[in-house]
Amino acid sequence: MARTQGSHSGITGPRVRDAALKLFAQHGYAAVSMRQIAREVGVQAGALYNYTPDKQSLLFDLMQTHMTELLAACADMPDGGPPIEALENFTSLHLRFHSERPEEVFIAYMELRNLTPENFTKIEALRRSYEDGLETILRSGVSSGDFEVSDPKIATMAVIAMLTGVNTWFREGGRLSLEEVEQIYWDMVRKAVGA
Amino acid sequence: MARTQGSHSGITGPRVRDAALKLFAQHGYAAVSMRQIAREVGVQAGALYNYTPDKQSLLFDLMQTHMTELLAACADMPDGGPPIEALENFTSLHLRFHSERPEEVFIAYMELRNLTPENFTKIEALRRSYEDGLETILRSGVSSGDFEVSDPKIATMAVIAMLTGVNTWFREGGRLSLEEVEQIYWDMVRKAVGA
DNA sequence: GTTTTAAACGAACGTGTGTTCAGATAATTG
DNA sequence: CAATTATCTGAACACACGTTCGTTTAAAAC
Repeated sequence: MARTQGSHSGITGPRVRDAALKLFAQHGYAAVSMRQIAREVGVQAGALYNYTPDKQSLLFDLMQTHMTELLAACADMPDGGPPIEALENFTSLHLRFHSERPEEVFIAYMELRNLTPENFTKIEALRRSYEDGLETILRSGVSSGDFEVSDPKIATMAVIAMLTGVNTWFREGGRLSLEEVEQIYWDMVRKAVGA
Repeated sequence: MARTQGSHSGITGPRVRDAALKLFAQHGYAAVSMRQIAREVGVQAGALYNYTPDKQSLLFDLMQTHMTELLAACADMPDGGPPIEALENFTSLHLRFHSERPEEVFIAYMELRNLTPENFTKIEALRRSYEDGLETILRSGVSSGDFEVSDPKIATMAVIAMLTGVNTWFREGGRLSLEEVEQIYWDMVRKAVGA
């Protein structure tokens, strides 16, 4: 018998999250209605409000979780080694982490303008923190003489843009494996910073 | 006396375009209503339909015009020179052209998923044509031995992503002039392709 | 087996959506 | 000056929006 009401023992919450993630990534935050999300979950629209105070929080939570996990992964990286190793680690981590979460990445880059000003400020801070990690690596490489970079801030933006661009075309099972892509990009990044 | 009705001798058309461009870039296609566009123009919503058959065409026309102008600018480039000059010209053109049209660029990258399938196909074709231009340069440089690129297709995507990323932070009157940015990026592009 | 409680329904609220169109207005034409 | 035409208004259409809430359901607790 199909149980259409009553307790679902806490499985609906994650399903709401997943549905929002999928639909926001596919159609964009503004184009997705709460009723669409509810339909995807298999529930009426009103039931969503047991799991989120509003639509905006749904978006913000997705982005905040993503950025926090990204920073956590960064923090887990071995540090203290030579700058060139740090840069290789960063490149590898970025490509792996982002290729595993195409939907989160898409949302994190496309839906910034749909955040309320307060939420935008918080996400922006997390993003800047990520960029600072790379900039620190580049500056240390310049100091040590390993890198040849005229403007570390610009180089940071350039490298991140280049790496993030992979998500626009890379698909698992395509012409190249992730390992091959990593190799090719590391080669270009290394050359670009003069190492 | 404020003239609120009657002919405006064909000045409203461009104003509708401009308003749509500005608002789509600022808030996103799905989040902007025809009434908002009308208010920006200083007209009632119904009057917009003297200038566009529907909202979708407004978006498509903006993107198509942008891509067509980009390709026209590419076609005007001097060709026949050595690959390294062609690549420098491409880099310079991309940065200049895109920095002059931040709103069009933003829309062209963010609103692809809000195009109808037929319109998407057309814009996609224009974009691929642009990418092919760069790929051709890279391949000729590989053939001539000027470039060291293991996968020209990937390198094409990487370079375009890197260059387009400039639009996320570059602002006229900021720390760096466009000429300085051009210099820095050309340096990185050149190194990245091993030239 | 009864009571409690978490979870979902389903209707409703007020507002906004893209688009159409008959009627009003003012510039243009003859 | 009169007739025409391009342009815009303002109301209307049917539907969708995010969100709230009284009610119903079924699992959990005792």
